[in-house]
Formats: sequence, structure tokens, C-alpha cells
Amino acid sequence: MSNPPLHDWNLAPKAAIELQKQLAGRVELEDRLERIRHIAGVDIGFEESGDITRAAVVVLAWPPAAPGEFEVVEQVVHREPTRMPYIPGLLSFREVPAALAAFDKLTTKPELVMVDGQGIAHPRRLGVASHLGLWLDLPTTGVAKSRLCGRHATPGDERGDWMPLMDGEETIGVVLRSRTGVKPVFVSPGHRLSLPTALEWATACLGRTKLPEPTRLADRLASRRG
DNA sequence: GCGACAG
DNA sequence: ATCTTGTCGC
Repeated sequence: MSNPPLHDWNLAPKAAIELQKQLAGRVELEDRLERIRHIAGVDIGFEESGDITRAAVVVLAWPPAAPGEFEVVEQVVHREPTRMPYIPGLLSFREVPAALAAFDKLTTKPELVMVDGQGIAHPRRLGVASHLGLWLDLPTTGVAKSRLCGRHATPGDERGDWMPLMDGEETIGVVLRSRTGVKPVFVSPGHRLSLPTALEWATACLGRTKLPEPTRLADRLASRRG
């Protein structure tokens, strides 16, 4: 893949926050997708007590052979020294550099990328999925296991039930019951796609577990299990 | 000042 | 995120 215009990642919190406000203005929430043939899942894990950051990308073929049965086309792992501590709201500065390096190793070019974390459901509308989407210049959607910001009612108990995630009058994502009887996931568009489309793809990629297949497989690989 | 807080 | 065994439930 090409080398996106990287900025300085090692910024002080205050400077990082200002940069997020700038970059948020570049995020596109209109659908701008190519025909989907490959969907990538991305996640980051840590080794050596957190000293090593491990980025994993798994590419799945679309459509699946059978509902919920995806074929893994390619998967890569990239390890590098951890550069930033975890600070709520500034997650992308800790994870995106490693994710970009992992994408550089990728041979397949996905038309859609699912990221473990928030898209625009972020205080400044620049969660890790949005930030990564800008630098990859690819459609991305965020699927997080818990809430960062916003308020919402409890979605129904049936798989597929959802409720909007609101920040004041603004709808920033949806809380989706991805599996009956399990805590819901938080879906929000990252870049180059709308919320309805983000929800459609997150739902379309569901297997029989809580997380959509792209993110679930990347999660396993990043935690050196898969 | 007091909570809340993706991974 | 990560450290960790068994155990409850479909």
C-alpha cells in the first residue's frame, strides 16, 4: 500500500487533541465505497508487559461461502516498540502507527476495514477507526466492545436489535445487540461511509459470536491466540 | 471539585 | 490491553 502523509505521532496530549479537531474536519460520512470483495479486520494487542505493540490485520473474502462462514484470504502481524501510554480519547496515537505498518505488509487491498474501537463516537469525532481511515484513505467502521462517550437506551435482547448512540442532539453511532443475551457492541462510522451503512456491514459480518468476524479474528491474532 | 473514561 | 481455572449455560 502507499505511504500516507504521516504526521508526528509523539505529541503531548494537548497538541494531540488540537490535531484531532483538525483531522475530524476531513472525515467523510457519506458513502464512498467500491464494490466489496475483501473486508479487513484490525486490532492491536500487547506483549512484554506492554512494551511491544502487536498489530494484526485479517482479510476476509466477501461474500462468505455460507452465512457466517468467511474465508481468510490473508493475515499479517506487525510488532514494534510501544510509543504511547493509553489515554482515553487519544487511543489512535497509540495504535494507528502500528496498524499502518501492518497494512504496508498486506498484499490484498480491502475495500472496507473494520476496526476494534470507535469511529466518530468520540469526544472530538475522531476515534481510532476514523483516524486510521483518513490515513489509509479507505472506508472504515468502528466496532467497540464498550462505550467511550454518548448516551443510549438499552437495545432489545434479540440479535440485530439496536438503539441510537446520542451525544446531545447528534447521533454518533448505534448500540447493537450482536448476539442474544450478550452485552451489545458500539458501532460507528469511521470514514467514507454513513452510519446506516456501517450498521449494515457490521450486521452482515456477524457470525455466532459477539464480535463481527473481521474484528474477532484480528482480535485473536493480535492477542497471539489465533 | 467530582466522575467518566475505546484499548 | 493484560494477568488467569474453572465453570455456568445454550
